Amino acid sequence: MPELPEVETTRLGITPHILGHKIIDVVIRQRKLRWPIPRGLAQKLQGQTIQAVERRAKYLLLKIETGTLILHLGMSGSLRILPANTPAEKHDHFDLVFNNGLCLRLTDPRRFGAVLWSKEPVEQHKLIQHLGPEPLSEAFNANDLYSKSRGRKVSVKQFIMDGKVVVGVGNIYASEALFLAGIHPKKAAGKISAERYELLVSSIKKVLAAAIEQGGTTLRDFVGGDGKPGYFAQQLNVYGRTSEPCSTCGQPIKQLTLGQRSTYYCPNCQH
DNA sequence: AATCGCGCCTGACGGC
DNA sequence: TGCCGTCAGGCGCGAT
Repeated sequence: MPELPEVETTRLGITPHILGHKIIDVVIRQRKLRWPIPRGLAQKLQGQTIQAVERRAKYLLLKIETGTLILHLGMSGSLRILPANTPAEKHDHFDLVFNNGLCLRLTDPRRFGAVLWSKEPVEQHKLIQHLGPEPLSEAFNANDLYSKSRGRKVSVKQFIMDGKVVVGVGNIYASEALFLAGIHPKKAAGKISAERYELLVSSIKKVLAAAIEQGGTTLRDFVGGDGKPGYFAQQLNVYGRTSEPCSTCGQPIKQLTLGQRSTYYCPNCQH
């Protein structure tokens, strides 16, 4: 499932092929994604040139003169660059066709993704405007996290997965970052010291940056057709490793559920 | 204001 | 082999 590192890697992969190029066709095969693809979108995009390819949280932002195309990959979405005439397969819902003979194609079996349009400055868009800081920016720091956590009774894992607190920390990397920081996922956010938040912030940054770096080397081929861009198998210490020995102490990794999400941790290393 | 839990959707997987 | 139930999961949203 695309977490922030996959989305960022996707951004880096598609940018050179679409930046500065003109959209000559828009193909919508399935409008029913998480929200319907808006009516009239094709006409808004037709003939426009991509001026920037940005990312906010897990939203990809394709900026053109008159507004911003917002893309989200949901659970199972992926974007590829293909020759413009590549036949569509099942789950290929949306194409942008460019004047360089290439096509940006959205594939999304579960359709939790989204294709939306923002006319106003995209920072003011409903889905964007209330988002917390980017995890890899300086705005995300221990002071900020600590002050936001005071009085909060939710588990620290749910807390760092809350997009108003910090964006882009998904289920996998939340478990991984807490493992690195030695913090038990169930511990109440409001009961964690400033010192430990210092460690947690650096762990989140470290885990995400490492995954993005690995993505850059693993996911090199965005052009071509060989199936989906295989999202990289990140080295994971705890996620999905129930009963396997902890890489630090050898104790079996445990699993629990927090906020309807499976959560993995080492009962010996995390408190 | 904070918290809880629903729902969207399909593929994979286990049991029979 | 085939059918069916269950689960995973991002994240906005409505209810409490």
